[in-house]
Amino acid sequence: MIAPPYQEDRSVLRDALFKALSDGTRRALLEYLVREGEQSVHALTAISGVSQPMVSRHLGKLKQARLVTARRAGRETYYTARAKGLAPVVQWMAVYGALWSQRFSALEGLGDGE
Amino acid sequence: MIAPPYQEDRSVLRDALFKALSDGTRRALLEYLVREGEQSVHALTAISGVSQPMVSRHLGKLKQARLVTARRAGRETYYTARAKGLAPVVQWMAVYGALWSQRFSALEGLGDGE
DNA sequence: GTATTGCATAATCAAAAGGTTATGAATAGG
DNA sequence: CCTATTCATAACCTTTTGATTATGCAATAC
Repeated sequence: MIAPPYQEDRSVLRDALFKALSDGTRRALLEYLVREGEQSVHALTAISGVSQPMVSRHLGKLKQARLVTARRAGRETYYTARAKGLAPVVQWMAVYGALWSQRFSALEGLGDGE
Repeated sequence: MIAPPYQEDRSVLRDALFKALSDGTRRALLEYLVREGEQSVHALTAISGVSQPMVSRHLGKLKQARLVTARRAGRETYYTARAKGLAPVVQWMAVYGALWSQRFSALEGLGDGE
């Protein structure tokens, strides 16, 4: 049986996402990909300040969190920032950030299953 | 000389914020504070699944990230979710989430699916 | 007064995470 | 074919981090 998007899968992804974003080097890599578009590991290593294996590992975590995608071309691998990757975080923020300031009014109408 | 809000201070706070949010137990504590409002350490310990010292330490990190405030009342300490605490993360997302969506929106659209 | 409750901190530990160098597998180029 | 490039993985080390129990200090209760 093929798995539908279980609640648990969602929370696992969300956790991987928050963890992926918690490291400054990873955020820098992601920011660079956003600004400059698709980049090879070689190019990312040049601007990262850490070793190439470390860049590969960081990219692996970003990929696992679905924040980037990888494209193999010959001996090079090109990574691209993934447009919708931050959506789960945005969703979380919508509930625990934005609604938060207007807690009393907003929660009444939502019935978020306390 | 009193320090104005230096760039470095900003990035330090932002880093503390992302790190604070990277742990599931801390997020659960924060979520509970958002939903239920001000709570004592005792009450938070009861729902957290970890020991009281651990709750205190998690709350300390949330406080350092400016996501909660503490109010001492007698021998109890009441913690409250801080409304504007997530602002730096929202700002970051505005740049590296929205900008990024814009770059690719023509190709991918904005839905939350695959 | 003494006992108890609520919280923070210290001491300690195991596991996770970030870093490195070394290695190996493909691909490209001479 | 031989060499160089690109990348991922392995082995290893150090620091950080999440967790525990033990302790100490205030404030409340008796």
